[in-house]
Amino acid sequence: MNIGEIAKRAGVSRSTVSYALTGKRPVSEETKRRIQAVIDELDYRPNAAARALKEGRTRTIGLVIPPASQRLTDMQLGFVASVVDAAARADLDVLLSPSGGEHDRSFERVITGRRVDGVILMEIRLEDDRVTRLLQSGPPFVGIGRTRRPEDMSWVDIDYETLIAKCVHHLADLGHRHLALVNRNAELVAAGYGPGHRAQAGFDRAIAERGLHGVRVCCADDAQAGQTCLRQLLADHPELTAIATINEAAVSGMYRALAETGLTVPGDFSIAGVAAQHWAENLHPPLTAADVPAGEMGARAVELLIQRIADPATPHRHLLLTPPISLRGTTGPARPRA
Amino acid sequence: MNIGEIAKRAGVSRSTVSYALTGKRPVSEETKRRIQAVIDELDYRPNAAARALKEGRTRTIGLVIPPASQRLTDMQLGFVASVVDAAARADLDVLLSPSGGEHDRSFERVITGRRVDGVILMEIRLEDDRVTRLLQSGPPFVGIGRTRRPEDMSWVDIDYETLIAKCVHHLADLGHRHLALVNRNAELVAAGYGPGHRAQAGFDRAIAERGLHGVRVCCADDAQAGQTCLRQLLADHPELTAIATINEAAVSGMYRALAETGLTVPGDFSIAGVAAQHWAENLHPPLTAADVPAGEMGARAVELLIQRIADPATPHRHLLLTPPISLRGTTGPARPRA
DNA sequence: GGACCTAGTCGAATCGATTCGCCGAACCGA
DNA sequence: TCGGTTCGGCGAATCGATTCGACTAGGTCC
Repeated sequence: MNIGEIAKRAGVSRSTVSYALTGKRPVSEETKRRIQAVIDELDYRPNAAARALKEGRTRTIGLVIPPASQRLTDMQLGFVASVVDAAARADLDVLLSPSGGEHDRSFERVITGRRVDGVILMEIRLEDDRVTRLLQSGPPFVGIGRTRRPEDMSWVDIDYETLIAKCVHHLADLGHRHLALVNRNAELVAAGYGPGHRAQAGFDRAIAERGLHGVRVCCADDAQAGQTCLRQLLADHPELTAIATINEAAVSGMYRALAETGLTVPGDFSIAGVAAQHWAENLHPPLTAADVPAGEMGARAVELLIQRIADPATPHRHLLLTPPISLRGTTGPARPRA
Repeated sequence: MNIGEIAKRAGVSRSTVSYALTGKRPVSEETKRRIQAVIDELDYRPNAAARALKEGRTRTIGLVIPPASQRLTDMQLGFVASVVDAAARADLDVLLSPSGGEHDRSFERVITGRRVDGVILMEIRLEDDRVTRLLQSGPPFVGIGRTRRPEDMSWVDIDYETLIAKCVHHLADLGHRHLALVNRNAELVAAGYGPGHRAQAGFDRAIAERGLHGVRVCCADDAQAGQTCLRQLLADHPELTAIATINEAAVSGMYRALAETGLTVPGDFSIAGVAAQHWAENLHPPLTAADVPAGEMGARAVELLIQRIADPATPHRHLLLTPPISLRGTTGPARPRA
């Protein structure tokens, strides 16, 4: 069922059918009705490939996610969901590509051969090959996260540095003097994962400003790891009374480690962090945290990308979010540990 | 940079370039080298739309997920991850489409206009419009889950009915006489969500076979809801000593409700269910459950789909999985409640 | 009444690949 | 030497849409 068939049955030319469908030139009401009738009868839909070929755009965006082998955090899942949602709202399709690991072919396929009009990149490193690749020859793109040289690209990001510093200040205000930062998994941080490094910087800065003592550790992104990690930490540093963290997936495990050590939250021990709102609220007790508005970020990323696609020459735009810290149930006045 | 440009610079015809690339006709080594040199220099990649138009296939599959507004369960996330992974391995791209709610346009766009070679459908209802739509006029598809009339389509599914029955038998063997089934959220079940209904059927059957007493409730898919739901259930039915469930997201909340009521698991109360292995293991205590092999299911679904695409006339294939129940920490001998 | 616009339509070119038919040269066996 | 193959390559048709130029009929303006 191609446009020619429709044209023949409606007794008009192919161009007239096209104009009737797109409205780019006037077509008489009578003709439109005849064409529409045939279309309805045959359940005709224009061929996407043919249209893409002629128009030079695909009405599709690529979403590059961390490798599928690695489980998505709740926050990342929030990004994906909101990107898909916002794209659907703008009548755009989303092509998913796991990148990293063995999936570079997939990434290459997606950004290559004009398969997509633009790309949204998640989990960006300070030095990121994919960004380099896209800048050098690729479709317009927007990052959720930014590299070390952030002027060269458009992005939406969370100000982890400031947020973690705020957490430290909040804990310091409550009298805590010995804090630990629980980061994401070591490989990620070692690979130059931006939030990991910026959180460290913010932690160090705030610790220094307030004259506190700080410890930094990495921890794999799951509850199990959170438990063993914090168990070790409590043993090694009996003076600790509070933790700042960006590792939402590990928090419930940390709760367990505290419970098994006989420490109550927030009575004996405080935790503050950065996490997806939904996640922070569903923990038990609910986590005092800067609520990452994952839903909004995905939507804004799509917005920026649509602008870039419409006019690639437009200057880059940056959105650095610093959501306020929601005080929930996990921070309280310091009480020295036995 | 189209194929004509390459041909000109290599001093050959466009068809020769094409044959050199695909190997569908012999091309001399010398010519191949010249062509490849030009391609490398210009970083040429064939235009996906043009190729799709001529070949009549897109090397892309559609993945229809539940609406983005609704959070994915860990199991669903496992399906998505493994489908994406398996597709990437087969050099297929994945087009994501949220369906249901207000996103029917997205679904329609994806299955229409030859945008994809095939579709994988998640979260299938007993009576499912999308299945009807695809059967009537749409690309080949495979379900993760099945409808009431499962012979008409290819699918991969979990045998919830048998598995929940097994859970009940296991609990009955331990001496439990009063059991509850905690189902997924009420809207989903009311809408005819297959696993929800089949779990009920299996529960009822096993309860009857063993002459037990059973209660069935629905519960929203999050920890918060699990907590309030079980709290209510314990109050209304003081005789209950065990639960069977397919609502993995609610389990951690159920633990909290039990703890606040002063019941220990598995000392005072037992829970058995069906859940993604990763999730069951990461709960605390780890859940005794039939481990849904989400990773395998996604991969098998892709396999089936690839076969269907290659030969749509091939008879439908069905994969009904009944993974064994892994005994972890949440079931023990019945002890009557005060 | 001629110049000029507008609505409505058609035909043909175009996007960038694949693929079919054909052709010349070389080679082989009888 | 002739018919038949194979190799290597070319040219043109094709996939299914969009879009530009051109044309007709009718209306407006001076």
